[in-house]
Amino acid sequence: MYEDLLLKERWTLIQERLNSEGRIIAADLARELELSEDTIRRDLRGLAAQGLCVKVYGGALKVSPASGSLTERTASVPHRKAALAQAAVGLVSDGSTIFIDGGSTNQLVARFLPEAMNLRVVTNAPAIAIELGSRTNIDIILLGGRFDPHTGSCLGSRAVHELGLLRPDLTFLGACGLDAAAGVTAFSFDEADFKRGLCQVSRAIVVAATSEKLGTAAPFVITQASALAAIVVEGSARHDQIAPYTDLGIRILRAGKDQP
Amino acid sequence: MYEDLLLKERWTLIQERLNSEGRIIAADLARELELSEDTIRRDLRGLAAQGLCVKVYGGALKVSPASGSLTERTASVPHRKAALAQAAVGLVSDGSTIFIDGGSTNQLVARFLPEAMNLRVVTNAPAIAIELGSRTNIDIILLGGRFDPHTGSCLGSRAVHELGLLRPDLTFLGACGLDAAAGVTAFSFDEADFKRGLCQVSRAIVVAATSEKLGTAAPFVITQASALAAIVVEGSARHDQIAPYTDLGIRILRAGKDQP
DNA sequence: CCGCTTAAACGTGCATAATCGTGCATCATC
DNA sequence: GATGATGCACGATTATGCACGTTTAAGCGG
Repeated sequence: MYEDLLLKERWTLIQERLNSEGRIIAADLARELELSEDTIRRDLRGLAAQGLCVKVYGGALKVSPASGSLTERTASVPHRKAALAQAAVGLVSDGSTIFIDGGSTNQLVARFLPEAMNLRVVTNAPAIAIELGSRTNIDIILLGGRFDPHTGSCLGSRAVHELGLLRPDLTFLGACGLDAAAGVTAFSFDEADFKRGLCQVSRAIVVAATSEKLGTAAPFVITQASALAAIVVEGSARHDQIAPYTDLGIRILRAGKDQP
Repeated sequence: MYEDLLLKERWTLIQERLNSEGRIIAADLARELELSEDTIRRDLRGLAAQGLCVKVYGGALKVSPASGSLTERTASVPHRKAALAQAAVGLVSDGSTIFIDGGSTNQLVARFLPEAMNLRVVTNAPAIAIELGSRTNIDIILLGGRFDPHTGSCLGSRAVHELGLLRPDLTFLGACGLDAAAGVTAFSFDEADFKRGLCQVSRAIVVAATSEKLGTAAPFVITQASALAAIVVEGSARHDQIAPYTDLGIRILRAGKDQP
């Protein structure tokens, strides 16, 4: 079935298997590909030399998220927003359709989406589409329209109109301000307009908010806070900052901790 | 069955096979086409030099969107493509509406658009929208739809449909192959389909082609060459490479020189 | 807990065959 | 006669498998 693979093809096969199963047993793979163990071990050593896997006795393991790829990806990025994003992606389930709104935090959400999941991602932010371009198991749908350089996303009437054709299971909403009384708010009219339409078609809405945004309000209202299914906050958020939302029955995820 | 293929035809065949099977084994193809392995390997090397495939020990593989699509291709021959782009932007006039198709060369066209001009730019490539985000006097309209990581642009039926609402004064068309007889061609069906629709609504079409692309044809036809208003070629292009197009009445712009 | 045994996994060196790159000759085409 | 495609010859590089001795992990009896 797998015979006569070119060297590099074998390498990608190994990487795929590492991503899906988390580990490789040299002897098993050698039997499966009808090659000598030596060859497989040479492959694993080569991949390990490039940091694409970790060589262990008997085979190889996927680079552990803690030490390897994730820290590398996180390195150049504001640590706090990355922590939010990593907590937020825990809400995504395999096979679902999610909408990722524009914004720097949400771009990190896209980056930290689990490699192994099959997803359909809809977004109005070109940067997010490009970010996800390398993921083979993610279908990317980009909403068009007038591009707003300030927010880095498409906001025009066309984008709003296209929303009507969607029904995402989960929406990561970008918010400029978040307050239990004032609701979710944005800086510009067009921005709020688009996000309002987005909220109407979404099955579940999540906002990831850094502590500065909690309790603040921008000029234009998107929706009331009670429409949110969950809010992702920083691990350091004070109790009085999040209490108003728990009172509304909104689930709170603290970054840097497992879910309650 | 396949004997007596011309060089360019063989390249097309290889590209088709790369698209459908994902890989080429040099020895197998040599036997099938009754050619020496040397010739096949020369072909693969040539295609790889253009970033159209990845040469590996024993054959070649399709470019993976992950590494190839835009980052690497833009970096591969920057000066040559940049020269093309700088010549191409000379065709743009102030106040007009232009369409910039996806592709590494066209991204450079966007970059070199004159700062002073007021323009409305329509594109299906997210990277181009972002590239132009910092220009305050350019209106950017992004076509949405399914995002194809391989070309770095939106190709789905939605994008084609949105084309109907446009009528750009000038279109920079991205081409995978350009031949006076075969016309403008693309690698994939969807790509060609979108570009075909684009050509129908455009008032004037321009293609910027590096010398390797001149005289080559990819599997899927977009339009005949006579539909082009102008072709931008490298300053080093030979006369016999461009003569067929001047015969068709197409304006030729040589990069690195002012217009004739 | 400790040392011993054993089989599996490992690294290294080497042989072999496939593949590669280069230089050169040939042939067709213009 | 110049250009470019093709095939061939040569040495260089690479992938693979096998043999060897070494290291590791795990079980076992004390």
